[in-house]
Amino acid sequence: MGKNRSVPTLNDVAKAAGVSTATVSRCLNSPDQVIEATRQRVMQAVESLGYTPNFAAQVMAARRSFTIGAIIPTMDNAIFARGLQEFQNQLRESGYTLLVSSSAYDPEVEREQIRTLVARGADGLLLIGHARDAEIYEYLERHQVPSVVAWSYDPEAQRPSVGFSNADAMRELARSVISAGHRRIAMISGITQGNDRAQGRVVGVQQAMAEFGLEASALTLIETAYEIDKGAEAFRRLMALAPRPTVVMCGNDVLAAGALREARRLEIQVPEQVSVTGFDDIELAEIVSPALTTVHVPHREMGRKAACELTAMVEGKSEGRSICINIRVVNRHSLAKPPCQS
Amino acid sequence: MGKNRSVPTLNDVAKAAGVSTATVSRCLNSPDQVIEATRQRVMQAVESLGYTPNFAAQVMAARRSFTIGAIIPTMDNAIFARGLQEFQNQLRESGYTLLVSSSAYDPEVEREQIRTLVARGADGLLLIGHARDAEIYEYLERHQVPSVVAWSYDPEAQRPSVGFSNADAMRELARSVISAGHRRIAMISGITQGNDRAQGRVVGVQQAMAEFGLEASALTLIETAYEIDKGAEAFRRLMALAPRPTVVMCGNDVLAAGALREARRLEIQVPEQVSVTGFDDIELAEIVSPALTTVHVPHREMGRKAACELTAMVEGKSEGRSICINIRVVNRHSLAKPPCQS
DNA sequence: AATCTATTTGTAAGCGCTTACATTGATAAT
DNA sequence: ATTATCAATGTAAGCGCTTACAAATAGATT
Repeated sequence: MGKNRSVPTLNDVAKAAGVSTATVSRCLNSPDQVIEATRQRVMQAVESLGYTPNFAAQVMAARRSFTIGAIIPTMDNAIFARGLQEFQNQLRESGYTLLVSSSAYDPEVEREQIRTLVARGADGLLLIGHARDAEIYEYLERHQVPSVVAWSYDPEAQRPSVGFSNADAMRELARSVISAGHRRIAMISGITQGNDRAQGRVVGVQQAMAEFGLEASALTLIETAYEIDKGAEAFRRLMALAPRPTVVMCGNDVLAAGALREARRLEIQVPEQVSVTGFDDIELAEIVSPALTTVHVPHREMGRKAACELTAMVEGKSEGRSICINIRVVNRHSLAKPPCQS
Repeated sequence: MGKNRSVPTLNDVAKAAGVSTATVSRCLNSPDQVIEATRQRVMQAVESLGYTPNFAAQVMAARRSFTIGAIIPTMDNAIFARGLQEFQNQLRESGYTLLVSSSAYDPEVEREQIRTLVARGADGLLLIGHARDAEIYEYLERHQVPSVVAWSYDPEAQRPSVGFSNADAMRELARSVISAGHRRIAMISGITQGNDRAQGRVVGVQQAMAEFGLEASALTLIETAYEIDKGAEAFRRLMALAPRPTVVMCGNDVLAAGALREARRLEIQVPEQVSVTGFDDIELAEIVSPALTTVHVPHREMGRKAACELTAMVEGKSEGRSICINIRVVNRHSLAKPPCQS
């Protein structure tokens, strides 16, 4: 209760142990430089005072924080949550702490948070996707903060990235769709503005269509936020079209789940009357009915590899390589041949 | 490219603007204490040097960080993700930054992360649930870091909490279940060890049963981690029992989704042959079929209110009140009367 | 015994910022 | 004209730590 037993400092510990602050610091940071007896005395003092180092002071003096920052578009999507969890686990093993903040898909917010994290002494940063002002990268460079981009893969890009080509992945899925006989294709995409992953997925569909000699006009595209309700709404609009598309390819599983929910409400049979596909293969994909045909992305693996690469960069062991993650199409029940009278 | 244009400091700005560091600091932190002309000159310099204050130094000098920390059990659950997103939004409005870390339901990790966040200068902390060593609270007290507990409500507790009574909520749902005629009740609970929310939910079911004069033995209880697969597995075990329970109350929607998935696999009709209930009312609840009868928890509201309360405490405007959030049972289709030959 | 070397510890200079206090100059009150 | 008052700015003392360098001690080498 007494105000005098407030937060103890290095100095207090030093006094209590009868040594200099340097020795205490060494006990904590490089114990083998200190003789056993001294160390014990110091640790005692640390213990009995309940000392915890002041992080800000440490960062300032050592110019190193053992902290990695991550800025993700939203926490409210299992794919990031899952990958990040693994990212964090991996970091912990290497002695780093992860700090996460979410930008709510707003570039302005993201940029502010990047600054915050850097100012806070983050040794490295995990970013999602490449689309971002050059100015930000310059800022990172100036502050000498390494970064890796995840959930996206682009060997051409300046930054190292860990992920996969969204276009390639979606193209592969689109090929199955077209091979199954679909010709009137609709896509419910996420907002492509400032989101290279969403853009890539659209491009993938377009490429596959071109391969099969379909005209671009055969694709009906709706862009909407990655939310269940939005997916449902978009699906409703699509079903009001005449002629109806025979397949609705969704930008991710969440949108697809919304589509499926709406289909049930409208009493449209999936996949008998219309097929639906997703992307990501989150748990949801297996739970909805019919289970979604989708693209499986190994989010955890991605998180782990991103962590390895980033720590290597922070420790000067890597210049920053890009790593490509393998994805695969998962066939479940939401994709079938188009109805006969197509 | 030159190494000389490395990170600029307050001092550099001061020189460039021909003022003292104090004036620069004031321009940035309390601009109205500085005359217009000077301010412009300083801001110019800030701009052209691309200056960003060093956070660690700021924290250290000002002993204030405008940072709030949150430690959640896992990012991998929509209920926390959602509430936190709102928590963060609210904090932003008041000028605070949120730092999140997840403890993976491990008290040891949680405690370490609390220390990390405090050492990092967090002005306040958001914690989930009450169950936690007294030592941790002492630590927070000593460091004078206010905290609020969310996703739990206990007016008796020392700490202010923002949430609801898990026991009351589950009791209400259990009453509906029993009123519908169920007598052989099973529950798939989350791990109760060190988790007051999970404990409360079990207690709620037991209380309702007692109210209706049912013996404790009429309840079959399985504890398992909050994962879809675990829910499925538990459901399978329950269905292997003879006699089978007529209803499976799940500790949350995720477990319930797992149960439903397994029911489909086993070709057990829900709710005709067995009823299933959830808890939380995440989006999932509406998407699965049949849609879940569950308890609706306004996670966003909780996040928002927790943020308000916590910032008030940080700013010395509140001593820490507890706030009770209203929940309600949502009747959808997964709960019905037990089959006749019960 | 004198010198060298290696190990352990101490000394003290920052790290980049904030802020109490002192100073200055201008304006208002006498 | 003199003094009191106030706003704008400067001075400098830290905040709590790390670390280069210096000092002291103890063996090893000659």
